[in-house]
Amino acid sequence: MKNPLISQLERRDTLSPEERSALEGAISKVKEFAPDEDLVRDGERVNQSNLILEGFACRYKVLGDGRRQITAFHLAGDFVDLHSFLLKKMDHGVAALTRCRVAFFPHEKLREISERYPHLTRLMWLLTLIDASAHREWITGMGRRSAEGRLAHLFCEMYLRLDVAGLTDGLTFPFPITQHELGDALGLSVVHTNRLLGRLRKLHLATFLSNKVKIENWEGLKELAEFDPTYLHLNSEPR
Amino acid sequence: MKNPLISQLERRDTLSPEERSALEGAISKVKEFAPDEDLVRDGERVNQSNLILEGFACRYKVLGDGRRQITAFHLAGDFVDLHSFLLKKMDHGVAALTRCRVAFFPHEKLREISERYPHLTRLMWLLTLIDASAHREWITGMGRRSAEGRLAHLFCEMYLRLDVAGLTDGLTFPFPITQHELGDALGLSVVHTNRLLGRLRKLHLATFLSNKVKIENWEGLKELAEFDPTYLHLNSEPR
DNA sequence: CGAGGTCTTGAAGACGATCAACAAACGTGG
DNA sequence: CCACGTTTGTTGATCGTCTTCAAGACCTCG
Repeated sequence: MKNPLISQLERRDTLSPEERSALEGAISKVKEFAPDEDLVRDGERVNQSNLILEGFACRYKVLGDGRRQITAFHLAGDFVDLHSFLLKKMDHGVAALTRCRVAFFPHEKLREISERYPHLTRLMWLLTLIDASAHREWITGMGRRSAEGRLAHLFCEMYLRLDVAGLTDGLTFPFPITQHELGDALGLSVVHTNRLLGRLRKLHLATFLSNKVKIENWEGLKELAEFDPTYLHLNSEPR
Repeated sequence: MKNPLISQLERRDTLSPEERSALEGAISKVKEFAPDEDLVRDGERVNQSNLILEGFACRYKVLGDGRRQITAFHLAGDFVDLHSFLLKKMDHGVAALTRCRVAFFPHEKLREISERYPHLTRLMWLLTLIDASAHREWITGMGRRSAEGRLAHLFCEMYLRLDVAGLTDGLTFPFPITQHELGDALGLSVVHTNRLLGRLRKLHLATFLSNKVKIENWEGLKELAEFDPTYLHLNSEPR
Protein backbone atom coordinates (compact mmCIF):
# COMPACT_ATOMS: atom_id res chain seq x y z
CA MET A 1 0.00 0.00 0.00
CA LYS A 2 1.28 3.43 -0.90
CA ASN A 3 2.19 5.92 1.76
CA PRO A 4 -0.59 8.52 1.63
CA LEU A 5 1.89 11.28 2.45
CA ILE A 6 3.66 10.58 -0.83
CA SER A 7 0.36 10.98 -2.69
CA GLN A 8 -0.39 14.14 -0.74
CA LEU A 9 2.93 15.65 -1.82
CA GLU A 10 2.80 14.38 -5.39
CA ARG A 11 -0.49 16.13 -5.78
CA ARG A 12 1.46 19.40 -5.42
CA ASP A 13 4.80 18.65 -7.07
CA THR A 14 7.04 15.86 -8.36
CA LEU A 15 9.12 13.74 -5.98
CA SER A 16 12.38 12.07 -6.91
CA PRO A 17 12.95 8.44 -5.90
CA GLU A 18 15.53 9.53 -3.32
CA GLU A 19 13.09 11.97 -1.81
CA ARG A 20 10.46 9.28 -1.58
CA SER A 21 12.78 6.90 0.18
CA ALA A 22 14.06 9.64 2.48
CA LEU A 23 10.49 10.17 3.57
CA GLU A 24 9.79 6.49 4.02
CA GLY A 25 13.00 6.18 6.00
CA ALA A 26 12.01 8.94 8.39
CA ILE A 27 9.22 6.89 9.94
CA SER A 28 10.26 5.48 13.30
CA LYS A 29 7.15 3.46 13.98
CA VAL A 30 3.46 3.08 13.34
CA LYS A 31 0.92 3.11 16.14
CA GLU A 32 -2.81 2.73 16.54
CA PHE A 33 -4.97 5.14 18.48
CA ALA A 34 -8.47 4.49 19.76
CA PRO A 35 -11.37 6.87 19.08
CA ASP A 36 -11.27 9.92 21.36
CA GLU A 37 -7.69 9.21 22.32
CA ASP A 38 -5.28 12.16 22.16
CA LEU A 39 -2.46 11.83 19.65
CA VAL A 40 -0.87 14.86 21.25
CA ARG A 41 -1.89 17.01 24.17
CA ASP A 42 -2.02 20.78 24.36
CA GLY A 43 1.09 22.36 25.88
CA GLU A 44 3.17 19.22 25.47
CA ARG A 45 6.77 19.42 24.27
CA VAL A 46 7.17 16.85 21.54
CA ASN A 47 10.03 15.36 19.55
CA GLN A 48 8.11 13.69 16.78
CA SER A 49 5.35 14.55 14.33
CA ASN A 50 2.34 12.40 13.49
CA LEU A 51 1.14 11.45 10.05
CA ILE A 52 -2.29 9.86 9.70
CA LEU A 53 -2.21 6.69 7.62
CA GLU A 54 -5.80 5.74 8.27
CA GLY A 55 -8.72 7.26 10.15
CA PHE A 56 -9.93 10.71 11.10
CA ALA A 57 -8.57 13.17 13.65
CA CYS A 58 -9.07 16.76 14.66
CA ARG A 59 -7.11 19.59 16.24
CA TYR A 60 -8.76 21.53 19.01
CA LYS A 61 -8.36 24.13 21.70
CA VAL A 62 -10.21 24.26 25.00
CA LEU A 63 -11.12 27.47 26.81
CA GLY A 64 -11.26 27.98 30.54
CA ASP A 65 -14.90 27.04 30.99
CA GLY A 66 -14.55 23.88 28.92
CA ARG A 67 -15.88 25.32 25.67
CA ARG A 68 -14.04 23.65 22.85
CA GLN A 69 -13.14 24.81 19.37
CA ILE A 70 -12.08 22.40 16.67
CA THR A 71 -9.71 24.18 14.29
CA ALA A 72 -9.16 21.48 11.68
CA PHE A 73 -10.16 18.00 10.58
CA HIS A 74 -7.60 15.55 9.30
CA LEU A 75 -7.66 12.40 7.23
CA ALA A 76 -5.23 9.86 5.78
CA GLY A 77 -2.14 11.58 4.40
CA ASP A 78 -2.36 14.58 6.71
CA PHE A 79 0.62 15.53 8.82
CA VAL A 80 -1.42 16.67 11.83
CA ASP A 81 1.36 18.28 13.79
CA LEU A 82 4.22 18.79 11.41
CA HIS A 83 4.46 22.31 12.84
CA SER A 84 5.65 20.92 16.15
CA PHE A 85 8.94 20.13 14.39
CA LEU A 86 9.87 23.80 14.74
CA LEU A 87 7.42 25.13 17.29
CA LYS A 88 8.53 22.41 19.74
CA LYS A 89 5.64 23.03 22.10
CA MET A 90 2.06 22.21 21.11
CA ASP A 91 -0.37 25.11 21.18
CA HIS A 92 -3.38 22.81 20.83
CA GLY A 93 -4.40 19.18 21.18
CA VAL A 94 -4.91 16.55 18.50
CA ALA A 95 -7.55 13.89 19.03
CA ALA A 96 -8.51 10.76 17.10
CA LEU A 97 -12.12 10.83 15.93
CA THR A 98 -12.00 7.21 14.83
CA ARG A 99 -9.51 4.43 15.27
CA CYS A 100 -6.35 5.85 13.66
CA ARG A 101 -3.23 4.33 12.26
CA VAL A 102 -0.47 6.89 12.70
CA ALA A 103 3.16 7.07 11.55
CA PHE A 104 5.72 8.78 13.81
CA PHE A 105 8.36 11.04 12.28
CA PRO A 106 11.07 11.83 14.86
CA HIS A 107 12.06 15.50 14.67
CA GLU A 108 15.65 14.38 14.44
CA LYS A 109 14.86 12.69 11.11
CA LEU A 110 12.93 15.68 9.89
CA ARG A 111 15.89 17.80 10.74
CA GLU A 112 18.16 15.58 8.70
CA ILE A 113 15.79 15.88 5.76
CA SER A 114 15.82 19.65 6.14
CA GLU A 115 19.64 19.60 6.00
CA ARG A 116 19.93 17.32 3.02
CA TYR A 117 16.85 17.69 0.86
CA PRO A 118 15.94 21.34 0.23
CA HIS A 119 13.20 20.53 -2.24
CA LEU A 120 11.59 17.98 0.04
CA THR A 121 11.87 20.50 2.85
CA ARG A 122 10.02 23.06 0.77
CA LEU A 123 7.28 20.53 0.15
CA MET A 124 6.84 19.79 3.83
CA TRP A 125 6.85 23.50 4.49
CA LEU A 126 4.18 23.75 1.80
CA LEU A 127 1.96 21.31 3.67
CA THR A 128 1.99 23.56 6.72
CA LEU A 129 1.25 26.56 4.49
CA ILE A 130 -1.81 24.85 3.06
CA ASP A 131 -2.90 24.21 6.62
CA ALA A 132 -2.59 27.90 7.36
CA SER A 133 -4.50 28.74 4.22
CA ALA A 134 -7.36 26.53 5.38
CA HIS A 135 -7.20 28.27 8.76
CA ARG A 136 -7.73 31.62 7.05
CA GLU A 137 -10.72 30.30 5.16
CA TRP A 138 -12.04 28.99 8.49
CA ILE A 139 -11.59 32.39 10.13
CA THR A 140 -13.41 34.07 7.28
CA GLY A 141 -16.26 31.65 7.63
CA MET A 142 -16.52 32.06 11.40
CA GLY A 143 -16.51 35.81 11.12
CA ARG A 144 -18.57 36.51 8.04
CA ARG A 145 -20.53 33.49 6.92
CA SER A 146 -23.92 32.47 8.26
CA ALA A 147 -24.01 29.30 10.34
CA GLU A 148 -25.72 27.56 7.45
CA GLY A 149 -23.07 28.73 5.00
CA ARG A 150 -20.35 27.54 7.35
CA LEU A 151 -21.84 24.08 7.58
CA ALA A 152 -22.24 23.89 3.82
CA HIS A 153 -18.68 25.08 3.39
CA LEU A 154 -17.34 22.44 5.71
CA PHE A 155 -19.19 19.74 3.79
CA CYS A 156 -17.77 21.08 0.52
CA GLU A 157 -14.25 21.12 1.89
CA MET A 158 -14.42 17.64 3.33
CA TYR A 159 -15.97 16.26 0.17
CA LEU A 160 -13.24 17.68 -2.00
CA ARG A 161 -10.38 16.63 0.25
CA LEU A 162 -11.73 13.12 0.62
CA ASP A 163 -12.41 12.88 -3.08
CA VAL A 164 -8.86 13.84 -3.93
CA ALA A 165 -7.67 11.18 -1.50
CA GLY A 166 -9.91 8.63 -3.19
CA LEU A 167 -12.06 8.17 -0.09
CA THR A 168 -15.46 9.15 -1.42
CA ASP A 169 -18.17 6.92 -2.82
CA GLY A 170 -19.83 8.97 -5.54
CA LEU A 171 -21.33 11.96 -3.76
CA THR A 172 -21.27 10.23 -0.40
CA PHE A 173 -18.34 10.49 1.96
CA PRO A 174 -17.50 9.30 5.47
CA PHE A 175 -17.53 11.98 8.15
CA PRO A 176 -17.34 10.09 11.43
CA ILE A 177 -18.15 12.76 13.97
CA THR A 178 -21.00 13.56 16.33
CA GLN A 179 -23.20 16.60 16.00
CA HIS A 180 -21.58 17.88 19.15
CA GLU A 181 -18.16 17.80 17.48
CA LEU A 182 -19.62 19.36 14.37
CA GLY A 183 -20.87 22.20 16.55
CA ASP A 184 -17.44 22.53 18.13
CA ALA A 185 -15.97 22.94 14.68
CA LEU A 186 -18.51 25.48 13.51
CA GLY A 187 -18.61 27.45 16.75
CA LEU A 188 -22.26 26.51 17.35
CA SER A 189 -24.34 24.77 19.97
CA VAL A 190 -25.36 21.16 19.39
CA VAL A 191 -28.99 22.16 19.23
CA HIS A 192 -28.48 24.68 16.50
CA THR A 193 -26.20 22.34 14.58
CA ASN A 194 -28.95 19.78 14.63
CA ARG A 195 -31.47 22.24 13.25
CA LEU A 196 -29.10 23.33 10.51
CA LEU A 197 -28.58 19.74 9.43
CA GLY A 198 -32.34 19.45 9.22
CA ARG A 199 -32.48 22.52 7.04
CA LEU A 200 -29.80 21.29 4.64
CA ARG A 201 -31.77 18.08 4.37
CA LYS A 202 -35.05 19.88 3.73
CA LEU A 203 -33.37 22.00 1.04
CA HIS A 204 -32.21 18.75 -0.58
CA LEU A 205 -28.61 19.92 -0.45
CA ALA A 206 -27.01 17.31 1.80
CA THR A 207 -27.86 14.77 4.47
CA PHE A 208 -25.74 13.82 7.44
CA LEU A 209 -26.59 10.38 8.76
CA SER A 210 -24.75 7.63 10.60
CA ASN A 211 -21.34 9.18 10.08
CA LYS A 212 -21.79 9.76 6.39
CA VAL A 213 -22.57 12.85 4.36
CA LYS A 214 -24.53 12.45 1.19
CA ILE A 215 -24.46 15.44 -1.11
CA GLU A 216 -27.78 15.75 -2.91
CA ASN A 217 -27.06 18.90 -4.85
CA TRP A 218 -23.41 19.79 -5.22
CA GLU A 219 -24.01 23.02 -7.15
CA GLY A 220 -26.57 24.23 -4.66
CA LEU A 221 -24.34 23.38 -1.73
CA LYS A 222 -21.38 25.15 -3.29
CA GLU A 223 -23.49 28.20 -3.93
CA LEU A 224 -24.83 28.35 -0.39
CA ALA A 225 -21.28 27.94 0.92
CA GLU A 226 -19.72 30.34 -1.58
CA PHE A 227 -17.18 27.59 -1.91
CA ASP A 228 -14.03 28.32 -3.89
CA PRO A 229 -11.43 25.54 -3.59
CA THR A 230 -8.46 27.75 -4.43
CA TYR A 231 -7.45 27.87 -0.77
CA LEU A 232 -6.78 24.12 -0.76
CA HIS A 233 -3.97 24.60 -3.29
CA LEU A 234 -4.58 21.29 -5.00
CA ASN A 235 -2.61 22.08 -8.16
CA SER A 236 0.77 20.63 -9.00
CA GLU A 237 3.68 22.89 -9.93
CA PRO A 238 7.41 23.18 -9.28
CA ARG A 239 8.02 24.49 -5.76
CA MET B 1 18.97 50.92 11.51
CA LYS B 2 18.61 47.23 12.09
CA ASN B 3 16.49 45.11 9.82
CA PRO B 4 13.42 44.26 11.91
CA LEU B 5 13.26 40.81 10.33
CA ILE B 6 16.60 40.00 11.89
CA SER B 7 15.23 40.98 15.30
CA GLN B 8 12.09 38.97 14.65
CA LEU B 9 14.17 35.86 13.93
CA GLU B 10 16.69 36.42 16.70
CA ARG B 11 13.84 36.48 19.13
CA ARG B 12 13.34 32.79 18.30
CA ASP B 13 16.85 31.51 17.66
CA THR B 14 20.44 32.56 17.01
CA LEU B 15 21.54 33.74 13.57
CA SER B 16 25.07 33.41 12.23
CA PRO B 17 26.67 36.41 10.50
CA GLU B 18 26.44 34.62 7.13
CA GLU B 19 22.75 33.98 7.68
CA ARG B 20 22.20 37.62 8.51
CA SER B 21 23.95 38.80 5.39
CA ALA B 22 22.17 36.20 3.24
CA LEU B 23 18.92 37.71 4.45
CA GLU B 24 20.02 41.26 3.86
CA GLY B 25 21.22 40.27 0.42
CA ALA B 26 17.86 38.79 -0.53
CA ILE B 27 16.13 42.16 -0.58
CA SER B 28 15.66 43.42 -4.13
CA LYS B 29 14.19 46.80 -3.29
CA VAL B 30 12.27 48.83 -0.77
CA LYS B 31 9.02 50.52 -1.63
CA GLU B 32 6.48 52.75 0.07
CA PHE B 33 2.77 52.09 0.08
CA ALA B 34 0.05 54.57 0.89
CA PRO B 35 -2.68 53.87 3.45
CA ASP B 36 -5.39 51.60 2.03
CA GLU B 37 -3.19 50.60 -0.86
CA ASP B 38 -2.95 46.87 -1.59
CA LEU B 39 0.49 45.33 -1.16
CA VAL B 40 -0.83 42.22 -2.85
CA ARG B 41 -4.20 41.37 -4.32
CA ASP B 42 -6.24 38.25 -3.78
CA GLY B 43 -5.80 35.63 -6.49
CA GLU B 44 -2.63 37.20 -7.83
CA ARG B 45 0.33 35.05 -8.83
CA VAL B 46 3.40 36.59 -7.25
CA ASN B 47 7.15 36.11 -7.47
CA GLN B 48 8.23 38.04 -4.42
CA SER B 49 7.33 38.27 -0.74
CA ASN B 50 6.85 41.45 1.28
CA LEU B 51 8.43 42.29 4.59
CA ILE B 52 7.12 45.28 6.50
CA LEU B 53 9.90 47.60 7.64
CA GLU B 54 7.61 50.29 8.95
CA GLY B 55 3.87 50.75 9.28
CA PHE B 56 0.81 48.55 9.76
CA ALA B 57 -0.91 46.21 7.33
CA CYS B 58 -3.59 43.55 7.37
CA ARG B 59 -4.54 40.45 5.46
CA TYR B 60 -8.14 40.05 4.44
CA LYS B 61 -10.67 38.08 2.45
CA VAL B 62 -13.80 39.43 0.82
CA LEU B 63 -17.00 37.43 0.38
CA GLY B 64 -19.42 37.68 -2.49
CA ASP B 65 -21.65 40.35 -0.97
CA GLY B 66 -18.70 42.54 0.00
CA ARG B 67 -18.48 41.43 3.60
CA ARG B 68 -14.86 41.49 4.60
CA GLN B 69 -12.89 39.48 7.13
CA ILE B 70 -9.49 40.56 8.33
CA THR B 71 -7.46 37.49 9.24
CA ALA B 72 -4.31 39.07 10.62
CA PHE B 73 -2.65 42.37 11.50
CA HIS B 74 0.98 42.99 10.72
CA LEU B 75 3.66 45.35 11.92
CA ALA B 76 7.33 46.08 11.33
CA GLY B 77 9.32 42.88 11.03
CA ASP B 78 6.40 40.79 9.77
CA PHE B 79 6.76 38.85 6.55
CA VAL B 80 3.16 39.40 5.43
CA ASP B 81 3.13 36.97 2.54
CA LEU B 82 6.12 34.72 2.96
CA HIS B 83 3.74 31.84 2.26
CA SER B 84 3.38 32.98 -1.35
CA PHE B 85 6.95 31.74 -1.85
CA LEU B 86 5.56 28.20 -2.07
CA LEU B 87 1.84 28.70 -2.56
CA LYS B 88 2.56 30.87 -5.63
CA LYS B 89 -0.99 32.17 -5.84
CA MET B 90 -2.42 34.46 -3.18
CA ASP B 91 -5.51 33.20 -1.41
CA HIS B 92 -6.19 36.59 0.18
CA GLY B 93 -5.28 40.25 -0.13
CA VAL B 94 -2.84 42.31 1.90
CA ALA B 95 -3.57 45.99 2.50
CA ALA B 96 -1.60 48.80 4.09
CA LEU B 97 -3.39 50.34 7.06
CA THR B 98 -0.91 53.20 7.31
CA ARG B 99 1.87 54.39 5.10
CA CYS B 100 4.18 51.36 4.88
CA ARG B 101 7.80 50.89 4.04
CA VAL B 102 8.14 47.42 2.57
CA ALA B 103 11.10 45.27 1.52
CA PHE B 104 10.71 42.92 -1.46
CA PHE B 105 12.21 39.44 -1.32
CA PRO B 106 12.19 37.85 -4.79
CA HIS B 107 11.17 34.19 -4.59
CA GLU B 108 14.23 33.34 -6.59
CA LYS B 109 16.40 34.62 -3.72
CA LEU B 110 14.31 32.83 -1.14
CA ARG B 111 14.77 29.68 -3.15
CA GLU B 112 18.53 30.13 -3.10
CA ILE B 113 18.42 30.55 0.65
CA SER B 114 16.38 27.38 0.94
CA GLU B 115 19.02 25.52 -1.08
CA ARG B 116 22.01 26.84 0.83
CA TYR B 117 20.98 27.68 4.36
CA PRO B 118 18.92 24.90 5.97
CA HIS B 119 18.86 26.55 9.37
CA LEU B 120 17.77 29.89 7.99
CA THR B 121 15.14 28.07 5.95
CA ARG B 122 13.80 26.45 9.10
CA LEU B 123 13.58 29.87 10.72
CA MET B 124 11.60 31.32 7.83
CA TRP B 125 9.39 28.25 7.91
CA LEU B 126 9.00 28.92 11.63
CA LEU B 127 7.67 32.41 10.93
CA THR B 128 4.87 30.98 8.82
CA LEU B 129 4.15 28.42 11.53
CA ILE B 130 3.76 31.15 14.11
CA ASP B 131 1.35 32.83 11.73
CA ALA B 132 -0.68 29.64 11.55
CA SER B 133 -0.61 29.36 15.31
CA ALA B 134 -2.07 32.85 15.59
CA HIS B 135 -4.70 31.85 13.04
CA ARG B 136 -5.76 28.96 15.27
CA GLU B 137 -6.05 31.25 18.25
CA TRP B 138 -8.14 33.57 16.08
CA ILE B 139 -10.44 30.72 15.04
CA THR B 140 -10.90 29.70 18.64
CA GLY B 141 -11.81 33.25 19.54
CA MET B 142 -14.28 33.64 16.70
CA GLY B 143 -15.96 30.38 17.54
CA ARG B 144 -15.96 30.29 21.30
CA ARG B 145 -15.14 33.65 22.81
CA SER B 146 -17.64 36.41 23.46
CA ALA B 147 -17.32 39.49 21.28
CA GLU B 148 -16.00 41.36 24.30
CA GLY B 149 -13.43 38.65 25.01
CA ARG B 150 -12.34 38.71 21.39
CA LEU B 151 -11.77 42.44 21.45
CA ALA B 152 -9.84 42.20 24.70
CA HIS B 153 -7.82 39.34 23.27
CA LEU B 154 -6.91 41.32 20.19
CA PHE B 155 -5.74 44.21 22.33
CA CYS B 156 -3.63 41.85 24.43
CA GLU B 157 -2.06 40.29 21.36
CA MET B 158 -1.27 43.59 19.72
CA TYR B 159 0.14 45.00 22.92
CA LEU B 160 2.47 42.08 23.42
CA ARG B 161 3.64 41.95 19.80
CA LEU B 162 4.27 45.67 19.68
CA ASP B 163 5.98 45.59 23.04
CA VAL B 164 8.36 42.88 21.92
CA ALA B 165 9.11 44.95 18.83
CA GLY B 166 9.80 47.97 21.02
CA LEU B 167 6.89 49.93 19.62
CA THR B 168 4.87 50.55 22.78
CA ASP B 169 4.93 53.57 25.04
CA GLY B 170 4.33 52.20 28.50
CA LEU B 171 0.86 50.68 28.38
CA THR B 172 -0.11 52.69 25.34
CA PHE B 173 0.40 51.41 21.83
CA PRO B 174 -0.41 52.58 18.32
CA PHE B 175 -3.25 50.75 16.58
CA PRO B 176 -4.02 52.81 13.51
CA ILE B 177 -7.29 51.34 12.32
CA THR B 178 -10.89 52.46 12.11
CA GLN B 179 -13.67 50.89 14.12
CA HIS B 180 -14.97 49.53 10.87
CA GLU B 181 -11.72 47.62 10.32
CA LEU B 182 -11.74 46.50 13.91
CA GLY B 183 -15.19 45.06 13.31
CA ASP B 184 -13.95 43.33 10.16
CA ALA B 185 -11.24 41.70 12.21
CA LEU B 186 -13.55 40.58 15.01
CA GLY B 187 -16.38 39.49 12.74
CA LEU B 188 -18.69 42.19 14.13
CA SER B 189 -20.68 45.13 12.86
CA VAL B 190 -19.26 48.62 13.31
CA VAL B 191 -22.11 49.52 15.62
CA HIS B 192 -21.48 46.67 17.99
CA THR B 193 -17.73 47.22 17.89
CA ASN B 194 -18.33 50.78 18.95
CA ARG B 195 -20.47 49.70 21.89
CA LEU B 196 -17.90 47.13 22.98
CA LEU B 197 -15.18 49.78 22.97
CA GLY B 198 -17.43 51.84 25.18
CA ARG B 199 -17.82 48.93 27.55
CA LEU B 200 -14.08 48.28 27.82
CA ARG B 201 -13.68 51.96 28.59
CA LYS B 202 -16.40 51.90 31.25
CA LEU B 203 -14.83 48.82 32.83
CA HIS B 204 -11.53 50.78 32.98
CA LEU B 205 -9.78 48.03 31.06
CA ALA B 206 -8.68 49.83 27.92
CA THR B 207 -9.48 52.87 25.80
CA PHE B 208 -9.24 53.11 22.04
CA LEU B 209 -8.84 56.69 20.89
CA SER B 210 -7.30 58.42 17.89
CA ASN B 211 -5.48 55.34 16.68
CA LYS B 212 -4.01 54.46 20.03
CA VAL B 213 -4.94 51.87 22.61
CA LYS B 214 -4.27 52.66 26.23
CA ILE B 215 -4.42 49.69 28.54
CA GLU B 216 -5.80 50.77 31.91
CA ASN B 217 -5.79 47.41 33.60
CA TRP B 218 -3.58 44.78 32.03
CA GLU B 219 -4.49 42.01 34.46
CA GLY B 220 -8.18 42.64 34.05
CA LEU B 221 -7.91 42.74 30.28
CA LYS B 222 -5.91 39.51 30.21
CA GLU B 223 -8.48 37.83 32.40
CA LEU B 224 -11.43 38.96 30.29
CA ALA B 225 -9.59 37.77 27.18
CA GLU B 226 -8.34 34.53 28.75
CA PHE B 227 -5.09 35.59 27.15
CA ASP B 228 -2.26 33.08 27.13
CA PRO B 229 0.69 34.22 24.98
CA THR B 230 2.04 30.72 24.38
CA TYR B 231 0.63 30.72 20.86
CA LEU B 232 2.92 33.60 19.86
CA HIS B 233 5.96 31.38 20.44
CA LEU B 234 8.14 34.22 21.64
CA ASN B 235 10.82 32.07 23.23
CA SER B 236 14.25 31.48 21.80
CA GLU B 237 15.59 27.97 21.30
CA PRO B 238 17.59 25.98 18.75
CA ARG B 239 15.39 25.16 15.77
C1' DC C 1 -16.14 75.88 4.32
C1' DG C 2 -18.27 72.03 2.63
C1' DA C 3 -18.21 66.96 1.81
C1' DG C 4 -17.20 62.56 2.93
C1' DG C 5 -15.60 59.53 6.22
C1' DT C 6 -15.87 58.21 11.08
C1' DC C 7 -18.06 57.86 15.46
C1' DT C 8 -22.10 57.55 18.48
C1' DT C 9 -26.66 56.41 20.09
C1' DG C 10 -31.48 54.58 19.74
C1' DA C 11 -34.92 51.17 18.32
C1' DA C 12 -36.44 46.94 16.18
C1' DG C 13 -35.60 42.44 14.75
C1' DA C 14 -32.91 38.11 13.50
C1' DC C 15 -30.01 34.59 14.72
C1' DG C 16 -28.31 31.44 17.63
C1' DA C 17 -27.76 30.03 22.83
C1' DT C 18 -29.67 27.93 26.66
C1' DC C 19 -32.82 25.17 29.20
C1' DA C 20 -35.61 21.24 29.25
C1' DA C 21 -37.61 16.99 28.05
C1' DC C 22 -37.82 13.04 25.43
C1' DA C 23 -36.57 9.61 21.66
C1' DA C 24 -33.41 6.75 19.38
C1' DA C 25 -29.14 4.29 18.97
C1' DC C 26 -25.38 2.01 20.92
C1' DG C 27 -22.67 -0.99 23.70
C1' DT C 28 -21.92 -3.74 27.61
C1' DG C 29 -22.83 -7.33 30.80
C1' DG C 30 -25.86 -10.69 32.19
C1' DC D 1 -30.45 -12.11 22.93
C1' DC D 2 -32.34 -9.05 26.02
C1' DA D 3 -32.02 -5.39 29.77
C1' DC D 4 -30.12 -1.38 31.00
C1' DG D 5 -27.33 2.76 31.12
C1' DT D 6 -25.06 6.05 28.38
C1' DT D 7 -24.35 8.62 24.52
C1' DT D 8 -26.36 10.84 20.62
C1' DG D 9 -30.03 13.03 18.26
C1' DT D 10 -34.55 15.77 18.08
C1' DT D 11 -37.91 19.28 19.19
C1' DG D 12 -40.14 23.24 21.71
C1' DA D 13 -39.88 27.58 24.34
C1' DT D 14 -37.53 31.51 26.01
C1' DC D 15 -33.77 34.69 26.23
C1' DG D 16 -29.67 37.34 25.01
C1' DT D 17 -26.36 38.92 21.72
C1' DC D 18 -25.43 41.11 17.84
C1' DT D 19 -27.32 43.02 13.30
C1' DT D 20 -29.62 46.25 10.72
C1' DC D 21 -31.62 50.57 9.93
C1' DA D 22 -31.64 55.28 10.95
C1' DA D 23 -30.21 59.72 12.31
C1' DG D 24 -27.28 63.01 14.13
C1' DA D 25 -22.49 64.64 15.80
C1' DC D 26 -17.85 65.04 14.94
C1' DC D 27 -13.82 65.52 12.45
C1' DT D 28 -10.56 65.92 8.81
C1' DC D 29 -8.92 67.40 4.60
C1' DG D 30 -9.48 68.94 0.16
